[in-house]
Amino acid sequence: MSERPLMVIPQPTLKRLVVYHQWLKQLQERGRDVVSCTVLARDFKLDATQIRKDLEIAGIAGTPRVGYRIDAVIASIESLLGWTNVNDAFLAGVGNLGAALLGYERFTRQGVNIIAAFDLDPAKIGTKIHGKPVFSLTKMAPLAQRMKIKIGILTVPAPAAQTVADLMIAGGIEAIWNFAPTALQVPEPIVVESVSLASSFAVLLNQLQHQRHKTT
Amino acid sequence: MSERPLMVIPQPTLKRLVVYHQWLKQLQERGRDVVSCTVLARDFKLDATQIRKDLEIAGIAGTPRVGYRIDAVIASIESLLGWTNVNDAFLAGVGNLGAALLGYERFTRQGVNIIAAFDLDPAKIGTKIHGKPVFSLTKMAPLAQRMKIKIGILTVPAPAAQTVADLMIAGGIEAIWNFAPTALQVPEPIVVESVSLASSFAVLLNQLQHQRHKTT
DNA sequence: CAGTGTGAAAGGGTTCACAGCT
DNA sequence: AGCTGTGAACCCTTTCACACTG
Repeated sequence: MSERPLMVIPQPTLKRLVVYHQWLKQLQERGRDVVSCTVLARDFKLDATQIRKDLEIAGIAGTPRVGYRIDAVIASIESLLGWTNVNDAFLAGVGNLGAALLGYERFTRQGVNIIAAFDLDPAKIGTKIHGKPVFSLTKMAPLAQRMKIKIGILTVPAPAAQTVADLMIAGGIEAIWNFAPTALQVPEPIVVESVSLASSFAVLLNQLQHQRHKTT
Repeated sequence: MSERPLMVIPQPTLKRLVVYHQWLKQLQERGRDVVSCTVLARDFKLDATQIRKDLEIAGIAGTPRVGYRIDAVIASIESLLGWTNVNDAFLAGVGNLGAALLGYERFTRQGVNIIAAFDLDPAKIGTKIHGKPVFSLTKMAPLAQRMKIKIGILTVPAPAAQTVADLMIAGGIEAIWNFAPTALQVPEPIVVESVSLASSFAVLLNQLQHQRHKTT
């Protein structure tokens, strides 16, 4: 089952679909059940055509003069993104950010289920954080192997990141969600997606500077 | 002073420059003082020419056969991004993520200085988290105005995001770094940069699925 | 009309090819 | 050789233009 053509979804489209999804959920809670691209375009400050093409790529059809059925769009996006079946994950590095991610309930509705966390700090090992058990990092690889965990979330300090990534790979993990501000060297089939908060902030600063020069 | 031409930097380039910066810092600590694009290209799995063009945009020149001086590149990137003069910011929403950001020391070296945090929870108001004082949300707008704070970090739950964003704008804040999974409606000159963890994770999942189909 | 649907044009970013330097 | 520098080609994404539909 679930035999999608697995066509390549452009990354920008993929990211926007997630954002549409969040917003449509909210509109739905407010009792709406259809939207038009025109409205979405205003909300997101995007081009209406772009949204139409995004939805088209997701295999969603609308009806002219009316718009798109919100529940249908939500369902399509969820199935496209694979949120219908949840993926178990391990998290390494229970610092500020790691702990925050452990407590982020919303993830479960977005395809991630963090099963356990790992750290070196003896004060943390054996405790539970936001209901998730914390084990010693030395146990991560064997446990990942035994439990067939394929996704690792890396929230350790930069200097430790490569070492811990190697541990993950040794444990059979295939995809690493990397929050450490460093470049990871990983072998061929391993997938790495890095989140760079600093990059995002740099964009903000840059836009602010431009805005100021514009109005000066 | 600091009279840059303020040429438009492509956003992808901007983001990559931040990532180069992090990595070059690490190389520097390991005692290296030059790099070539060829090496960086391998580390980041990017095209060498792309890195050369990025550095060119940042106004950095290298020497043939040798490469680029790491300290010069770091300095150029920092000045380009405006990390030389630190920007004060307010943070609203001291939940898991908000608290984590308050404790992220590295920010100070990347142009952000979170001065204070704001929340509604009486248990948090009046305390300090990672050395940063937490005040009542009601005090945010007047304080922002008085202290001429221009950057707001929004880490409140989605349903509260619009209201708190409006408060920020009322307080004279010009740029909002938004971590809430929602679309913000803001008036013209206000800059919003949203971080969507869910989007990032969706990209990871998608790549993982492709990788699996490839090797099957 | 107020929306969807879609082919074609435009725009931007990435990659290629090759010249130049040491 | 091994690197930088750069114009041109390429490709992907966004935007435009317009036909279509209830």
